[in-house]
Amino acid sequence: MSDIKIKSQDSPENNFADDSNFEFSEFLMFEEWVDEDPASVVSGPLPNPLYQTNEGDEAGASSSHIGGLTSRENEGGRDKKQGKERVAFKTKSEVEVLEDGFKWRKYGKKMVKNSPNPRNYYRCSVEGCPVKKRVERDREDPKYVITTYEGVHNHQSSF
DNA sequence: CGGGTTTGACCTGCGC
DNA sequence: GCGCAGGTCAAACCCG
Repeated sequence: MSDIKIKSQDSPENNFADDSNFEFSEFLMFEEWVDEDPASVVSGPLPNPLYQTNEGDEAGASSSHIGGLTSRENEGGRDKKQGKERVAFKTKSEVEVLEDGFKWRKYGKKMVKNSPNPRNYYRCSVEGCPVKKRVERDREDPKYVITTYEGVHNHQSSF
């Protein structure tokens, strides 16, 4: 586990750790909606229609949770969904734990059937933070990590 | 000493 | 109703 602390890579993607306001343009962003009607999911010709590539206005709201640290706009304002927000990021990095300014505590690991790689479950160390993070490596590209954030931070970042 | 990580077991939901 | 997959918790261990 000590080999994943390689941050001195030549990859420019790792520079975001130094910048609290890193750009998402370096990564592929996916917004997942599970609250969608199951009928639409079945009618979807795609194998996994849950993942929809979208970088519209929602992207701005999502960034406030991860790197923005300023969640002035709570998702509760939207009558569409008041539960928890689920955002999936596909990042090209050798490191699983991305420094987004929050302290994460690993609370579980699970081996998924669809992937030979294990899935890690993280949770915000700050009390009162319902935010959960799910980190999984890409099945075909181990160089890619899929980080799924769930929930909104109730506090400011450690930075 | 404290916090965080690890691994296995247990629980829940969904599918068949 | 049972089985499978995913998700969560808890006790123990390790590191700082």
